[in-house]
Amino acid sequence: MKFKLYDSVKKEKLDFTPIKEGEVSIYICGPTVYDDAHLGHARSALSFDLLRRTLKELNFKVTLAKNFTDIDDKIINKLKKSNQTLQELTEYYINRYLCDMDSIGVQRADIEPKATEHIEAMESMIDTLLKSGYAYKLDNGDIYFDSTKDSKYGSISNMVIDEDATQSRLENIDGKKDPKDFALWKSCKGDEDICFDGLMPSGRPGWHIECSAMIAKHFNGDDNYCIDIHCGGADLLFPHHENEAAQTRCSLNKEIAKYWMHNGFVQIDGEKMSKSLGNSFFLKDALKIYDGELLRFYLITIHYRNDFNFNEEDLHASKKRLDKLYRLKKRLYGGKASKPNSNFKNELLEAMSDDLNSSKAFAIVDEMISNINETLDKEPKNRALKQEALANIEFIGSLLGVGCKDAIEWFQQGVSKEDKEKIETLIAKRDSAKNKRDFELADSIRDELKSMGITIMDTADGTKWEKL
RNA sequence: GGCGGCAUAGCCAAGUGGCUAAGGCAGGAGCCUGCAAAGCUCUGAUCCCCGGUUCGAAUCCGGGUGCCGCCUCCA
Repeated sequence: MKFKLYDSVKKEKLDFTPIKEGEVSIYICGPTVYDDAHLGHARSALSFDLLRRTLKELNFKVTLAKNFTDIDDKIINKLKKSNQTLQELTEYYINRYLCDMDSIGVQRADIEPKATEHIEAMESMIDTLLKSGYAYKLDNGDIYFDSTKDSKYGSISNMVIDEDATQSRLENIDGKKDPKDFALWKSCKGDEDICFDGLMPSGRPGWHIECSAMIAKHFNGDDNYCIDIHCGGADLLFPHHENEAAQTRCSLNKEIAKYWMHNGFVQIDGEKMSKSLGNSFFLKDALKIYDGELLRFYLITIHYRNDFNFNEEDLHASKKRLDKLYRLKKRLYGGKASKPNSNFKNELLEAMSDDLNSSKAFAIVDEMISNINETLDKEPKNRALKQEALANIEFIGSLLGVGCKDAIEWFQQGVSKEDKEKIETLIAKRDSAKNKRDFELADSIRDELKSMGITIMDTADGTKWEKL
């Protein structure tokens, strides 16, 4: 099966051909760790988690790196307001990030490089650029990349910047030769700055150079490319990825990545997520209210390239949709999985192999659920089908990362042990009333349960309950 | 000012030239049930507007309108 992806630089869907047969190298631009992860981080992580899972299912040997930017202006600003060291602060947020991503089923990266651990690699890259004339030093010691020396500058974002640039908001610092030029190295600006001493004058790296240097250090690629796929949020295309590509091209004489993938943005109730608007939604806050797997499901039911409008109403619709998968799983409770239906498996994998068409994949899942339920209504004892259905659900779990939890517990989340006992007692009471055909009492007990947020269902295996 | 994206039923959302325009939520009808719930069945749109290309377009091209993003740190 061919994997197809939409290359956001070439702007077309392409057949994926890896640099090395059967292997894939992926680099994702990870977070700057100065605060907790928000829903946008979640969406980006989930998009490329699906990429990784799909490629693995297609039998590629996947090596995935996701960096942490642990030195930057925002971190330094935050540090000034706290009494933590740089390492304490960034390690705290790195752990928070990893925990939050664990909660939504994002598999850990194979390599998690930190900027501060790659200062030498960055310095050596900058040194190469300086020596070959692609970079220059300002009077204050800052080192800038000379974008005019790179004839391919602009080829990634297709961004042509007017020489006049009257409307451009590119920062124009005295001494910069061209508005497009960007900082490779920032010289030490005083006691409150965080500085590194090495090959370069005391100072710290610019943002863009870290990705180029970390990719160069961890991946070999071939003569033309460093890695197969470079991923990140849509906002990174320019200037971040343009600049990364330029640095790599000019220092290593090859392109940084063969393919580029960018995920769409998350909005909340139709508005851009931002702290100034007061609607910034941290993943940790969402996790206090909603189950992590539900958030995952909700965030991946829409194609990764589209913008995503996060809102409670759609989230509840998603909950009901995911419930259907768990109801089937509950119906199959206690059975053993055999092998997934090969048609189902192929269709699902094919959908995901088509530029991660998760919307289509879930439509296939829904149809599978309906089909199994329909057959099971007619043939409740079809054991082979039940075992196959369980295997289907396991496959969904490994490819899409949902439906992995215990089906009984799924519907009883947030119910305390005492309440569970109380519910069981009430159900027993109702059963005996029902047996005596005292439906008035039975119904009043059902109402009582409903007021506790519990719904019940009479089945062939007795009365079952769920939290509403 | 420059670059780019999007517009499909009440809502969410696939579809990128051709069988009856996927799927979900909500709604309606039915089967099942003591009644419910769950499950199942049936039920809805000609695809923002105008023009063009084509035997044939939601899908391609041109022109509108509207929304959004990037060009400053940003997933």
